[in-house]
Amino acid sequence: MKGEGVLLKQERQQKILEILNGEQRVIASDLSQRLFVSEDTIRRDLKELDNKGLIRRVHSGAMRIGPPVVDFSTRKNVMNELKMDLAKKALEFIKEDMVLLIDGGTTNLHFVNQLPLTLKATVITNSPPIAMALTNHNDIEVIMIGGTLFKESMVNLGVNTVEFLDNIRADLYVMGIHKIDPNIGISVPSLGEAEVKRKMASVSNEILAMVTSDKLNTFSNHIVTPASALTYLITDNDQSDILSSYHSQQITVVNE
Amino acid sequence: MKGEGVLLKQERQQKILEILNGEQRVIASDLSQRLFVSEDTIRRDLKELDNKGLIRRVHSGAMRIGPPVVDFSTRKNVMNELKMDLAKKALEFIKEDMVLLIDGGTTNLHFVNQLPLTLKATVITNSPPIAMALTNHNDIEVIMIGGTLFKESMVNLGVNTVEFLDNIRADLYVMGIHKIDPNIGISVPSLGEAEVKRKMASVSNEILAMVTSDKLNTFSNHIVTPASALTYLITDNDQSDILSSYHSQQITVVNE
DNA sequence: CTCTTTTCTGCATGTTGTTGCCTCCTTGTG
DNA sequence: CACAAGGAGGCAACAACATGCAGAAAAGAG
Repeated sequence: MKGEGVLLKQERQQKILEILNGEQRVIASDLSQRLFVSEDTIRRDLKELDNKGLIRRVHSGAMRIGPPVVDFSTRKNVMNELKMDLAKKALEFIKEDMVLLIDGGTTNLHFVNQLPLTLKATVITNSPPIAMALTNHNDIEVIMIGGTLFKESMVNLGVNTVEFLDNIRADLYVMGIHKIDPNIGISVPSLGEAEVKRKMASVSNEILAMVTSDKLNTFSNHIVTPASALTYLITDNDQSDILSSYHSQQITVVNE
Repeated sequence: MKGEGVLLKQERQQKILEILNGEQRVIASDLSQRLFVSEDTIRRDLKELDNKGLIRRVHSGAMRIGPPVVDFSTRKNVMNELKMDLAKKALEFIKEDMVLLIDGGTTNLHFVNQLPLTLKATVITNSPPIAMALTNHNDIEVIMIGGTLFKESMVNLGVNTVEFLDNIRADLYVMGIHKIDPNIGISVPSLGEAEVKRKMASVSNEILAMVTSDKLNTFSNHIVTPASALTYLITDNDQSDILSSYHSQQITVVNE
């Protein structure tokens, strides 16, 4: 067990990015206290992150570059804590040297933030925020799939994206879920997303999805796959009647 | 240490712009009270914003200019201010409906932040931060080029990146410069970056580079192109002997 | 595991940026 | 024209910053 409160440089910078993702601006002296290092060190961190283009340095602190990736305005604490928990549970299915395919979504972002900094793996993603969140994971090779940026979900879509996937084979696809219903299947509100997700599903050995209970048994316009395509379903829902309808489709259901 | 309710300078100026968007006209003494700083500071803020052309200074306050625009503006250390100035000068070469190819680098990031929110254009980039920075530009279509993420510079590189460029034709390549020398050419510290930049140069009609004077007449290990490949060179350097060596290569040099 | 090499951190130094106050100048208004 | 209000510039105090250095910690080699 490591010392309490002491963070490695990578961890610290990761933490700064996470904080900035939620807080719009940070103040150096503030971070110094929260992360238990001197202001000099914080300044050095901020400088590095600025050089990489991950944050924008300003006098006395730093500001976020774009809009928040996660909608923190309304359901900040409740939902985020929940998603964090789901992400933690998903970790048990991640093994060394895996090739992970990860698409967009706030839950997935929480997930990559939970990945150990020492994990050795390959991550393939079409989501810029996901890629940027992995900058400090030195042993994770990040491969970005290009395409037309769909700003609403911050993922790359289109023919180029699908074509690229033709030459890919992944061990595990960590799928972001908008809506899911045991009978209707997994669905999304846009056609482009559906196409890419379907393709991603087809090039992966296993599929994992983290789903908060408000998304269980809901559906949208464009069907991606039947629910049975999933290998693992991580959720906080505990109503056995709902869960059994997934479990009966050979999906490994994990809840609390 | 900064207190809780205290606003950073950037935030304060941002706030002024917001207020001005809603109110058409502001009074300095009024802002002083609302933002909890002295009138002198407000006057300095208004002066800065006026210099940037974001507001119009009038006696006892300021007025709004044109349509409401939110600005990501930052005034910080010398370098940032410099890069911002370069970016502004580069704007004159950007025209409606252009297809822009933009790679990584802090200066380029400043550049895209300066682009008007109303600009209609296509931006093709291999840099996740650049893509993220354009989220609010509703009339800019962003196309991301995939590849292996080179975390040091936050750009996608590799065979996939180069291959993608085979099918692209851009009006203007906004090239991030590490080092440039009139005789040796444009150079970068890594092979992968050199390959991609070279390819980008070859698929673009014109090439624009913003270069702070500390990078002029320096070189690194991997040559991208001769300096003469540039169409426009924007710099803050004003030594005519240095600039003439670029100018004599048919490069349009912009300084001042 | 131990030893070496490299990276990281905090402190001390000097530099720059920011703000409020002050004085003197400018401008608008009656 | 006179006069009050606003503004420019200088100054001082303080906060934030950059840099070099030595000790500490992490990573790598054997």
